[in-house]
Amino acid sequence: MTRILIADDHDLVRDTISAFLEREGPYQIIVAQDFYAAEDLLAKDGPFDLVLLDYGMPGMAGLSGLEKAIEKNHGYPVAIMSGTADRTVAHEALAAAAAGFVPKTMPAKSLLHAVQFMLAGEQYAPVQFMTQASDAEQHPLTSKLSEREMQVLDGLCKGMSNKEIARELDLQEVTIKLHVKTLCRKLEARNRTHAAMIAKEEGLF
Amino acid sequence: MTRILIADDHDLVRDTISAFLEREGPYQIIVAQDFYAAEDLLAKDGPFDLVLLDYGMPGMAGLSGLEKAIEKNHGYPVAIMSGTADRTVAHEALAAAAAGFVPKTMPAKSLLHAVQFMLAGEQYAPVQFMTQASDAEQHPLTSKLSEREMQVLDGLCKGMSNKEIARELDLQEVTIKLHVKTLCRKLEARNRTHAAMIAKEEGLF
DNA sequence: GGCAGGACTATCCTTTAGGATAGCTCACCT
DNA sequence: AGGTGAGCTATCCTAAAGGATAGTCCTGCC
Repeated sequence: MTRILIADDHDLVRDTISAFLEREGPYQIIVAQDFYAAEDLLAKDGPFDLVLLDYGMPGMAGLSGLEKAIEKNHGYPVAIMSGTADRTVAHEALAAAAAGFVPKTMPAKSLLHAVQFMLAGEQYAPVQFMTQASDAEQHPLTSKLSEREMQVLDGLCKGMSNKEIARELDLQEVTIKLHVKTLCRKLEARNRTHAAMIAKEEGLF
Repeated sequence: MTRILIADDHDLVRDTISAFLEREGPYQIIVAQDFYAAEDLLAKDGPFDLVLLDYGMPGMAGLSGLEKAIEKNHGYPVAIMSGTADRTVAHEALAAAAAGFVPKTMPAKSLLHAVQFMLAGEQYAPVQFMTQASDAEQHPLTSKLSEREMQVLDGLCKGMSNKEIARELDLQEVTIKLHVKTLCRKLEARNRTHAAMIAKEEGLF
């Protein structure tokens, strides 16, 4: 029978997922309460047809646990689960040859589909999560900056000089300098270029 | 029975895909040779359980055909196929509520999995295509820049001063200035900040 | 009214960026 | 050997950035 190893330190999550999968498919679910237990099981009973690893569990150490698990599962699919991790982690996991990235916010039915998909040897990623997430990440910075500062930051991102920005906003050049200084402080940037890059990375423009 | 509409102006592609899917699953495949024929079929025999639209076929007009098809299929899944389109198109298609994006370079077995996945109501995207593609898009710029220039550009993107970059690369500050100047010329940037932004937009770092 | 704070301006100064021009070395080519 | 070009350096100069300090105006708040 198809054997799936689920490793998660949250008892509730682990048990509900395993119960659901066992009910819905012809799967034998094996559980582990942390990464160390998962490692033991991989060595003793592996490889499994699919391994689901919680991203934040003890022993995972970021994605290094993923790589270890892939190796110990002899190339059979190993996927990452997470309730908190963001898009970046998901991308890194997939780049590190994870069989998939499964957010815990996903509906149970979709989880089942994802499992079936990964068992078929495909790489799974929740499209909505991967693309939509970029919108939500704007806020943390936007809220810290005044309207003027946003306008100046926009100028920086276009590569404009202080003088040009001043003309555009109908202000004096010195005022722009002041705003740039406060921007650098708020964004923890070392200069205008760095500030623009940070803004870009945060997806502000 | 599950009915799938495939619309593609390449006879060979259309026929091989439909033959393969008909053989592998309990699917009834209906074909159309362009978008207009697909529209007629949607109106006459729709909705279908799944619609596969070629991105470059006559009548598609980019992604506006996708939106029309989604509407005419009453919310049932509509996916985009393409042999040439890049990651950007894929993202836009998925954002426009496509059920999936299917590159024609995909193995037949994976196509089958994707079809099953989309029939289950999930949104499909080929992970490898979506992430790995970013490497290939570096070339247009990367090929224009020397190794040194790339190193300097990397420094710019970290917000470093010329002096700092010079120390890191064990060169003189003036040399960095020169590289920055040529970088600005090659990237058509107005200054270092602009150059860094362009590099970032092109996904170089 | 007085007071505090935010946004803008003014002045002064140092460092950095950016541009121009010239020379130097080394690999490569014919 | 000579020519060519890429990469690096040197010198000189102007513009821009960045930092500090102080002052003005306006607004909201006791």
